[in-house]
Amino acid sequence: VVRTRTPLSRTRVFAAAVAVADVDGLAHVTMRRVASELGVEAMSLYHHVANKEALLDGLLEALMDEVDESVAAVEAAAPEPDWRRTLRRRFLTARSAMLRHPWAPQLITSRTSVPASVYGYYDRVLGTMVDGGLSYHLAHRGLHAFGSMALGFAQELFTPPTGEDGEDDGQAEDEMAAMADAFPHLAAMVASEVHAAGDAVLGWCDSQTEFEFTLDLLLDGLERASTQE
Amino acid sequence: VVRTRTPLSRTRVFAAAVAVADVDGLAHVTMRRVASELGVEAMSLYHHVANKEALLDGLLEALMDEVDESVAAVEAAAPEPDWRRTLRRRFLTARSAMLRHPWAPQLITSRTSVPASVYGYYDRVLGTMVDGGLSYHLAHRGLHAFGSMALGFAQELFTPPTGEDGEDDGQAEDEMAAMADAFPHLAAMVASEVHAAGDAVLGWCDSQTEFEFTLDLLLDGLERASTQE
DNA sequence: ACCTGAACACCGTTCAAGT
DNA sequence: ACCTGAACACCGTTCAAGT
Repeated sequence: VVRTRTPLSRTRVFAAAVAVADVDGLAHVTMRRVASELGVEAMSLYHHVANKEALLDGLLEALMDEVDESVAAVEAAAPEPDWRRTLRRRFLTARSAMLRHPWAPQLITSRTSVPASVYGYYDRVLGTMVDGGLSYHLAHRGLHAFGSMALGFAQELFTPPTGEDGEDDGQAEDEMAAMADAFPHLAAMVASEVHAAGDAVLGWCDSQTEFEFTLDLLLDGLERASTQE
Repeated sequence: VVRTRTPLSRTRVFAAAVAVADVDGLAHVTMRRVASELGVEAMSLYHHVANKEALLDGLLEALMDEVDESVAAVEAAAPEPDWRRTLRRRFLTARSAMLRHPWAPQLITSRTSVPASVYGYYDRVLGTMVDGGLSYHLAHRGLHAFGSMALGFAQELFTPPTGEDGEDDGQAEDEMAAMADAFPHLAAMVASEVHAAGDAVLGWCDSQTEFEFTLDLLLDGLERASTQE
């Protein structure tokens, strides 16, 4: 068997971690699994990362590198006229990177401390607001208000049933009826939204649209607060 | 040794899980640990919960019971005049329950599916908005916009250093200088906020105040969108 | 210097066996 | 019906040993 003799390195370790997370999810990112991906024993990793915490920090750092790169490319291509449009585009760019790595929100919210790259990102968000004329005080509140939206994801607590799993027997209707009983307002809302969407049952709840709506609510609110200061 | 002969039950299991989480954190909520808390072997739990997923669902359900109880008590005591004030008070009440259980955000965001109690809570939030005159469409957007704030927590991605760990030697200043170099806007913001707070170095960043600010931004934005419909 | 094998103290879970 | 002991296939991590 021809073994690649490329020596291990931090970058190779983190790249392997990203690959495992992309394919099998965050739960499968274990020392043993990442090592086996590199054709090596788990214990070898400890020569390059201190422990599993450090592995996850590196995973997040690799993700942030990707986000920063996307953002830099978009912002180099064309300027935006004001801080609101600049941030809006930046957050949506970050979002597109996050959507490529569905494990990202889970990873970020599970971390107790966060690598420097995340601080760097928020530092630049803050800089954009201050350069746009917001006071440090209001920009500080803006940072908190954006929260994870600055990185492109909302903390949705539940994903409403899409109805796209093809259970064709009576099961689905029974469930629906029980659901309508227990959660009358949610049921009425779904009915109303589906009707408005003109029988486009799929996609009655478009998370991209909802994300942008919430983001604009926050951006407009901050702008308003700033002119009232 | 006198052993309590109280038989195991789902409620006793979930109560034990809450106790372990409160004392030692979510990571210590394991089948073996919860069992030992009840003076029983891990395998006995499987007669009452299907698996660990079900244990965590029950843990969340116990939490939601507490939230619902707090909310019901507050709302029975005095009505609020409009949907905004009703939701504002409800979310802040939920927040006070969540603050008693610091593991709550972590648990909720880590769950892939969510027990019925959470749907029930959001159903009532939706009902309050619709009763207050919002369209289903706008109320739907409101649900998404609130996200975890409806349950009383924001998804903060990083907690700025509070400066309350008492390292008294040069270490702290060195770190501060390196920090100011790498994150100039954040450093300037902290300096500005600390100055404005009148040397009240602690508490320059009050998460309760920030939470309420963001919440009002969302409530006001929805109200505005509703009058423009 | 870098990698490894064996070991330790943990997990969740299954299964046959006890009462 | 309810609880258990032993076992299995996993974890992260340590440590002495290999090259």
